[in-house]
Amino acid sequence: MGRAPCCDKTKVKKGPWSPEEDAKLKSYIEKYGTGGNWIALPQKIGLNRCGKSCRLRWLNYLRPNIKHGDFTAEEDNIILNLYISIGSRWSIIAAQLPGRTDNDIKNYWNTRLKKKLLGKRRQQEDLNGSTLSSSALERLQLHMQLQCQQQPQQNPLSLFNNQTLWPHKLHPFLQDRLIQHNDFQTINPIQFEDLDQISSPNGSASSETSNGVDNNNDDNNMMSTNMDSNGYMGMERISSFQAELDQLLGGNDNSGVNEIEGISGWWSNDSKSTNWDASTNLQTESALYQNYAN
DNA sequence: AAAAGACCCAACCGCTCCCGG
DNA sequence: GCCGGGAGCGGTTGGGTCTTT
Repeated sequence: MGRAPCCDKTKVKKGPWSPEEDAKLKSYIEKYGTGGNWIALPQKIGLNRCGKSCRLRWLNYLRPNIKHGDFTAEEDNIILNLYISIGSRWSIIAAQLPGRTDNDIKNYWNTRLKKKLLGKRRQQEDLNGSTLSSSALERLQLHMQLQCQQQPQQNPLSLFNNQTLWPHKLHPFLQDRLIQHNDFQTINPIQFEDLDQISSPNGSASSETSNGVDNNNDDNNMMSTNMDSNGYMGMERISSFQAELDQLLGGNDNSGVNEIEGISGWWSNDSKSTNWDASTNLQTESALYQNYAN
């Protein structure tokens, strides 16, 4: 038994908004506000639209100070960093980009930014003759989705300061997520098997059985499968993953194809950024999570 | 010039969250 | 504490526009 719909879908108008409808909605909200009730709003104005549709139209198009048009390199940078940090939380990402809407950013990511990154990756693979099976970006996304599902309460800033745990450089959020997500092979062995091949071509690092199921699915999984006796977790894997991301984002090449300036800063080999608690590197993310937690 | 395919984006849908009664 | 309804969110879709053949 589903819940009652917010309006009678057969009686309200759907599809693109006319200039008249826009004008009605805009002038009413500018005069009286939304009144805290979008569902009742169309009736008050005399619009034959669903309240949700009115809300969307206002937020994504009619609201003042909405920015349309091309995204700047700085905006690309912010979107990318936040996407890698928190995944497809478009409303949170939008909150960091004044004038941009979540819908806008979502569309921009899906239609352009992702392709821009993946396209560059393909270009580099062609040049190198490399045949990596799937993009680090997509794997990273999957990884983050799984992470969020499994440990939604986890503080993403919890581990990145520990350089004993992380002798190599990697963005703290990635490291945090990787080390927490210790059973990633168990969850989706197919998705991650090529990662094994990068760091261990004969596949010996994996404890996977022939049917693709990892038997090391216990609380000590990280220790048993991904850490050696010194407590280091699959660093070959992580560093090759990092290298792949570096390459993807142009951090290690000088070919001039780095379309998005600055994005490689926090995972570059620049000695200036070795201290992960440096506020310069993490100010944005820290502020973000602070805001989000509030 | 026209057809086909690719791209883009506004809008919709269905779900969860949140809050008031 | 429970329930119902509105708000908000993210994924998806439909159709207009642009590009390629």
